[in-house]
Amino acid sequence: MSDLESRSDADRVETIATLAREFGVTARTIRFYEAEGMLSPERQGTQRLYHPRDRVRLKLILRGKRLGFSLAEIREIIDLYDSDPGETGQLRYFLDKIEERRAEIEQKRRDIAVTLEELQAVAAGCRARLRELASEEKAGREKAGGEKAGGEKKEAAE
Amino acid sequence: MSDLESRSDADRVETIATLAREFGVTARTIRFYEAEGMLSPERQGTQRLYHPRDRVRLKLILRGKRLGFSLAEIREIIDLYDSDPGETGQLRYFLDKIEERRAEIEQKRRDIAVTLEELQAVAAGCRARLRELASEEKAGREKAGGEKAGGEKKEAAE
DNA sequence: GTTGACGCTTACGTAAACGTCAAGTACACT
DNA sequence: AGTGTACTTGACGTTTACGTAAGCGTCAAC
Repeated sequence: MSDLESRSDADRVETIATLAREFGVTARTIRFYEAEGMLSPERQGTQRLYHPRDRVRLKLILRGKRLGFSLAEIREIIDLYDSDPGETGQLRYFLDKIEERRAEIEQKRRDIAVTLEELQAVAAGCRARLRELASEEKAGREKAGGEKAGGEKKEAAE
Repeated sequence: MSDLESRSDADRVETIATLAREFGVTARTIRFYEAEGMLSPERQGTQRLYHPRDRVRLKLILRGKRLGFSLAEIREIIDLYDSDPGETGQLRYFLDKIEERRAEIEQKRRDIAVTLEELQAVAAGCRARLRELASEEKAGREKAGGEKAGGEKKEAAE
C-alpha cells in the first residue's frame, strides 16, 4: 500500500517553504490562508504537506488578489468552483451568484480596457515627444554650434 | 468677471455631499483622498468646491481601486497621466514606468479572461444539471407515482 | 551531543483605508 | 433668537492582511 500507490502523486508533495518560494509569498501568508479556511493541507504529525490541489487553490487565491478581491470574496468565488449544490432552487440561486461575480469581473475588464488605452495614449505622446526632441537635436547639430535650438513651442521661460 | 465667465463651468461645481452621492462613496472617503494629496478642490472659505477636473480624478481613483491598486499605486498611475517631463532621459524612464504598469494590467487582463472562462464553465455545468433535473422530473411525472426516479449516476449512497 | 536548518504555535505589531463620533462653524428658514 | 441642515476639523476606532518576534520540537550532520 505504501509502495504500490501514488508514486507520481508523492512526487508533487511539497513543504511549506518550497510552496512559498514557488509562488513568491511567505510561509506566514500560506499559514494565514489556512487559518482563514482557504487551504487545508495534509498533516504529517504537525507538519504541513501540500498536494497539487492545494497549489491549485493557492493559485486561485493569488489570482483573486491580483484582481483586487478581498480574501472573503475570493473564498466565495472559490466556493462557487467546487461546491456542488443539488436541488433546483439552490442551482438557480447559485447561477445568480455566478452572474453577480461575472458582472463584477466584466466591469473590471472594461476598466482595464480603458486604462490600457489611456496608458497607450500617454506612451504615444511620450514617444512623439522623443522623436521631436531627437529631430530638434539633429537640426541643432546641422546648424552647428551657435543657436540654442528653438523647436516650436515651450521655450519662453528659462 | 462674475457674470461674463464660466457659466457652463459654474454649473458643474459640486459640493462634497453631491459628489459623494454621485460616486457612491462617503464624504469621509473624499476628504481622505484629499488628505492623501490625490484631490485638491477649490476652497470657498472653509468649504470645498469640486470642479469637473476633480470628478475626473476621483473617477480615476475609483477605477484604480476596482482594479485592486493601492492608493499609492493609483497616485503613481495618475501622476503618469498628468505630469509632463521634458528631458529625453526623463522621458525614457517615464516610458519604462508606463510599460511596467502596462505589463501589470495585462496580467490582470489575462487573470480576468481565465476567471471569466472558469465561471462560464461552472455556470454551463449548472445549466446542464438544471436541464437534467427538469427532464428527470418530467419523466417521473410520465411514469406516474411509483418509482423514485433514477437518472444515470449518483444515487448509490443515501 | 550540540548545532543548524526547517517547521510549529501563540501573540503582539502594523500599514492601509477608511468608519465613527465629538465639537464647532456657516447659512437659511421661521 | 432658535432650529435645522450641510460642512468643517480633529481624533480615536476598526477591519484586512499580513509581518515579526519568542519559544519550542525534530531531524540530519558534524
